[in-house]
Amino acid sequence: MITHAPRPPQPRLSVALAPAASLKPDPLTALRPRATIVRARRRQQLATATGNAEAIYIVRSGLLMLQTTAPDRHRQILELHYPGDIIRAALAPPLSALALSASAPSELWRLPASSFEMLVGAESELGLHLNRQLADQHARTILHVASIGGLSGEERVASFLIEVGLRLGTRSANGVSFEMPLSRTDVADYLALNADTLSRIMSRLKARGLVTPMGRGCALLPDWDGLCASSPVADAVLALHGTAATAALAV
Amino acid sequence: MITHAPRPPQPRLSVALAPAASLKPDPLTALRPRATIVRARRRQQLATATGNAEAIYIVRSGLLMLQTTAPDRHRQILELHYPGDIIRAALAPPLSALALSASAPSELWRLPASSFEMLVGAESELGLHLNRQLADQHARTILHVASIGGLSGEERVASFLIEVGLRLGTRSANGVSFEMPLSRTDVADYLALNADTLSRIMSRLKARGLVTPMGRGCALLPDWDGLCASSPVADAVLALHGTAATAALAV
DNA sequence: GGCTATGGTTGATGCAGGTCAAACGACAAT
DNA sequence: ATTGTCGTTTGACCTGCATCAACCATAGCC
Repeated sequence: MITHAPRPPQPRLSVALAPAASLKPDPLTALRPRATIVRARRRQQLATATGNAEAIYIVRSGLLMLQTTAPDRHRQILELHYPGDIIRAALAPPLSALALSASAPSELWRLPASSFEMLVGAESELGLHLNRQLADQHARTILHVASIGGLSGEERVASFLIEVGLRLGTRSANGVSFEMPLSRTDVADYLALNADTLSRIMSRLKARGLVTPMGRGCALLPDWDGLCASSPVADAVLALHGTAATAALAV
Repeated sequence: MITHAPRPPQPRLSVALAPAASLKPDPLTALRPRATIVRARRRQQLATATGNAEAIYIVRSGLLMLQTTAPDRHRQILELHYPGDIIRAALAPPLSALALSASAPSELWRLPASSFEMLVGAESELGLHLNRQLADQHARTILHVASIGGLSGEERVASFLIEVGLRLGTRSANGVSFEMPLSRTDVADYLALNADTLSRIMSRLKARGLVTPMGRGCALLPDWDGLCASSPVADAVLALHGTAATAALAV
């Protein structure tokens, strides 16, 4: 039986949203001098390798999607990358038609794998941080496996709303509100659902009072606890996308 | 568009099965003095944390499964761990009812996270190797997402058979034969299928001449190319579970 | 204003795969 | 041999989601 000793407990009721400022200095600043800043606009695609040299990206702001579109089947979004995440080709399977694209205006740091590995080797502090970061990303991906493989459509959507609420939401008087950077189609492709089905599920959630659309890509989650109750993996989402995760990026 | 420059090309036709011996010395031997050898028999469960100290396992032989069994839903196998793999709680989401268990007699090295991180920091060679290893494991997990989320049942099973053939198979005159360490139920839980459905799919594959049961947990894959043609992700499976992966563990 | 493109909603229908049940085979313990 | 348990197979049935289609809303553009 696996127990998770090191992870701090996450009380479900206190929604820990993205903190405005963090106490610790950002361990990633050591990478800054070697990195090129890359700005991506919505829908822009990025290359993770130019010629022979593998590039490594660090997400500073925005949201990125790793997606596949094999011929004759629908697009799939395999991973979402939030600020603090590390992106490199070696972390993805060698699928044809794999692409990295921005779903919101984003800023990234790009550096060649060689200098990345050099810096990581030199600064043990940085190395530790990156190991933790990668472990976190891996845990998120496994959680995604658990969701897609084991949850119903409605449960998947609920889990996703919790994730987005934690990552991008702001707490207000009547709930958690956020701006949705993904289109309905994107969300459907991420959750391995049909866009039509997603629309139906959203209507059902709306009817149950768990989401309230606030026009043009915005939404409100009026009943956080109800939402958590609708997702069997709410605790894990909370732990992986709550404060601990967002504090990883100390701007 | 992501391109995978560093990964060596994998010609589909030449089935690269687990090599008997490897040329390079095993970079993991540096961990050996600090590690406790753990032997697990079939179905035995392992703990990844004892008290407060997180434990790290390195698989030396056998096969391990990371699984969840939430109440009132079926068990799910989230990851399979082959020799060379690194297992630690931080790499898994904090789901309740997460468990690590052996599906075949296995040998592992266990060491506390602290000494692991110390050794990794000290030996840059080892650090590089472990980064590559973790990247590989992450890529495999993403491939699993792509399979479960995007493939039909039959395609998933075909992909799995390719994976197992590469990992555990031996080439013989009439195909690739292997001993299956997972029960039908395990395979079903790994592929997010029902055991009943899996049985039907296997019958279909049998009828198509892609698998031949050889009694009691053994099987033969008489038509490797046909199998690869039945899986849209065959190339990626080949790249991630072919020689490159198995050579990671140089015994 | 009308025209078109894009994205979201809704309804009708079909199918892959889940569920339930029964039967069977392999093995272990008695 | 006998009983029990567990895993697998097979059949009949059910359902959640995909599919196809039509329709609607918004945005941009001339």
